[in-house]
Amino acid sequence: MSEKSNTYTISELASEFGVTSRALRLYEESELLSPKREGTRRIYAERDRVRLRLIQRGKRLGWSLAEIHESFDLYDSSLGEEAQLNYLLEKLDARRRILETQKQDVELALADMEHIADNARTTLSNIQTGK
Amino acid sequence: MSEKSNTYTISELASEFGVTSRALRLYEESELLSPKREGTRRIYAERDRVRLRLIQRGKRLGWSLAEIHESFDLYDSSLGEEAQLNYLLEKLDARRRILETQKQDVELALADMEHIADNARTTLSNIQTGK
DNA sequence: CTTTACGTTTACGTTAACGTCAATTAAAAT
DNA sequence: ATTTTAATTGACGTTAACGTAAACGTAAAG
Repeated sequence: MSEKSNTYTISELASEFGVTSRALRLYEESELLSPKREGTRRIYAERDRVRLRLIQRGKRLGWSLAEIHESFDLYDSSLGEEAQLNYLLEKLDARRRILETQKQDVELALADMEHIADNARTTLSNIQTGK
Repeated sequence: MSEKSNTYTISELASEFGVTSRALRLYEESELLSPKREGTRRIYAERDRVRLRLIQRGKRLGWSLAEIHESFDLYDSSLGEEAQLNYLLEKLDARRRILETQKQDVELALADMEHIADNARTTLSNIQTGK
């Protein structure tokens, strides 16, 4: 059995992930994290670290905290009844389509950057050769 | 020579792109668009449509208007002196790295979605078969 | 000539995602 | 016992990206 019961204080987790404590409290208020309490102190576990990674990935993708929350709902969805499953599949497909678009957008942006860079490198090489 | 001198009013452009006039004025104030004026009225040209497409792509990538503005600077950068060119290449590479990360993030998110979907479809098929 | 339809500027309102105190409290170190 | 050190809960401030409404101009249509 895996028994990794590592715990973290708020400032430990904050500095590890390069965020502020304020942000972690906000994420908790937004129901993205749910640390245990030791008295009044927050105790974060591995689960919270995993979620925090996902939060940061979501942010890099431009998602709002609400959208990240929705994605957690997808992860957490209990595979229950048939209707629920079909609903889940619809939601997943909607996300997938958005991600596919975003993938194309990234490719296009990358192509643009590389095109401009090529251009610049050519000009640069001309300058240096002709000097 | 290509002589497409199509022009558009603010509401035409707004409805075509599914944004409000307010947004277009904000984009202008943010120096992302620069329509001509016919008296006091804004007259948008093809160039503005192209920019608007880029703005929307940038937004889908989660960029702020300021970041979109910076990307326009990259597009517009006049390939001048050697120092300028090297600076441009650095900027381009920085953007490229961010985009590569984002590309990976998209792939990871897609993989997650598909994993959950597979799971759901299997469960669903079991329910339907066992019924 | 006067509605009607669009457009303009000015300006205040709103939401999200934190930043930044301030006042407390509890545990740890001296 | 007292000083640090780390946390906690308010609560107000801030920036971005618009929304929304007010007050006004102008040109075409009836």
